[in-house]
Amino acid sequence: MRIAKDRNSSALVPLPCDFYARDPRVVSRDLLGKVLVRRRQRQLMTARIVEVEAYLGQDDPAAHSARGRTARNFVLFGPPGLSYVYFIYGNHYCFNVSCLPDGEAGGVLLRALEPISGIEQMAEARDISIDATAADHDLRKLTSGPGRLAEAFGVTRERDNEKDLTSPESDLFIVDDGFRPPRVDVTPRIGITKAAERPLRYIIAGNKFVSRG
DNA sequence: GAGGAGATCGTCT
DNA sequence: GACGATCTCCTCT
Repeated sequence: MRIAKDRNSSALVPLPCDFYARDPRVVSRDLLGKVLVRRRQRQLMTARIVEVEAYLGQDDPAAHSARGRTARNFVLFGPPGLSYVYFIYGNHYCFNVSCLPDGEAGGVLLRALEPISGIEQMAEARDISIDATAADHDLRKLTSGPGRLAEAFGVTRERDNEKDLTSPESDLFIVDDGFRPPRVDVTPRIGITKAAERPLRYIIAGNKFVSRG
């Protein structure tokens, strides 16, 4: 599959707060096919969301928010539509979006994206050599995995945690370009030990950019 | 292509 | 002090 042509994300209207103020499972499913946008100077990086995981809050043992609010996870308890970025395994950032109304914990982890534009900047950020004509096989290295996509988009806790993804002023947000996934698969989440059996991972069926399976 | 192990450090107990 | 919502490299098949 070739990279999708840039479907005129020119509207560049961030998804509204209401979109995120719902159950993370609903938000997860609806986020599939949406486009993550990073605006830096005049450069634009865009990529389609093809894999996410829902984390449900205090009823979900696998969620960071399971044991209550801490200095790290406070964003999950705040208003919807904020970015929650955390550092893991000593070398990776993971990028989440807070869900549910203010005061209720919940979030969605972005696990894989399909690059659309700004591919050279992503490759540079990932420190790998690649270009817009590269095969899918190579492009997967850019954004197929939570740590990879965070690095490709330059997402760090220092820069992006608690960022309002619903603001038109933001340099990081998510838009709807009209694409609708033909089919969505739901599977258990990856890389967790608690509540590992719950089907809370959502992927665009058949998409080559999902991180596994 | 699949599987295993090391790297590496913030967070929480 | 232990663990973790991961990635990459290396080895084996």
